[in-house]
Amino acid sequence: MNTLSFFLLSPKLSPPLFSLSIPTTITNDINFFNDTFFDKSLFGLINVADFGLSLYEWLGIAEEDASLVERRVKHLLPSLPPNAIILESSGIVAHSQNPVISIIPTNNPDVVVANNSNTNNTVGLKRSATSIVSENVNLRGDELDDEQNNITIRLKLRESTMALIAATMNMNNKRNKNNLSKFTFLTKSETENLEDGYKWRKYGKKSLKKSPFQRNYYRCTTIGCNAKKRVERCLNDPTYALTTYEGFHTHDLPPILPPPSRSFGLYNNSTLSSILSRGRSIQKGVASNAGAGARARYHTNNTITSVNARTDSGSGVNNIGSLENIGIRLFEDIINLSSVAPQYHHHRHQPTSL
DNA sequence: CGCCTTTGACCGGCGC
DNA sequence: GCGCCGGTCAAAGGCG
Ligand SMILES: [Zn+2]
Repeated sequence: MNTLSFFLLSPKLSPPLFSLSIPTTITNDINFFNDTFFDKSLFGLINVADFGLSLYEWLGIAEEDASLVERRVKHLLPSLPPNAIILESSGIVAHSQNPVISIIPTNNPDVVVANNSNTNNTVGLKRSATSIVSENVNLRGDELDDEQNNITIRLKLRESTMALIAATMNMNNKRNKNNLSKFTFLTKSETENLEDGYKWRKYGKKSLKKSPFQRNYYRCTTIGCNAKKRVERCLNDPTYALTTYEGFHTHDLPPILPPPSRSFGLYNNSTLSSILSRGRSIQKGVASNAGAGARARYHTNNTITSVNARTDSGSGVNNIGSLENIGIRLFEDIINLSSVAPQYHHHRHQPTSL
């Protein structure tokens, strides 16, 4: 089977700790990305839907330069296919003042449409034909080309995309008896509690054969919710914690009280600029950083609508406060194998499969 | 009291 | 089939 290999690791850790082999075939069918897929993917697991980068950040351009993007890249697609997927990247934590960006793949593998639902501006982006996977997935630094204006924008690998696909893999894993999505985060943290916004009750603890550390089992406290997670120390480096999520929350994210006094948003300006500067260095293909939050909806008509996963619906409480820092950490340890230094290609250690 | 963790028992899948 | 291993149950206790 044709697969892509990714490694889960920290930039500080060599060799990689885990590998992910992702079948490319499962993503070739656009019908694969339906409601079930997105509901039962990573975004249904924890509140990471709105983590990550806006399209502008995603493109390596500061948000203030949005108009610049729209001026430069502006050929418009006349119509959308009936089954167009609207992949939404709301960027910074959902908040009304943030632009809502939709990436709208089409049946034409060379074309992606981006829509800002605030301004209702739509831009058509031509993508190089070297894309491997389906329309809303850019697995390895795809390029957006605008031939008319003779510019090329190189996209970084989006870790959230990998997470999405990895979760999908787990979803399709036969050993995953309940067809539940499963995904593991590797985070450097002293505490084993990954603040993911949900409330968990511990229901078990196990000593493991191959690890001196114990594995803790948690279940979501919301009644009727079958979401679970387990947490253990990383065998290779105990300063890392492995958090594996399984199942889907049947409810909204419980509000976190009290809301922090500072401004909303995943990144403040300084973090953002540091991220962006990191992003520039990444263009050499060394590593990638925080993933682009994304949410997609399967549409049956031609309308361009955005469905924001965590839109702030007026309450003002829908803030994930303490998650600010973690939002970055969640994905920073995931690195695309094909964009990493060559020595990783021939892994000297047989990586553990997830 | 309500809700949590603790902890040994239980149990099912899988490899030998 | 049997025993190991890991996931879950549930009784009991902790804590505010
Ligand atoms: Zn839940």
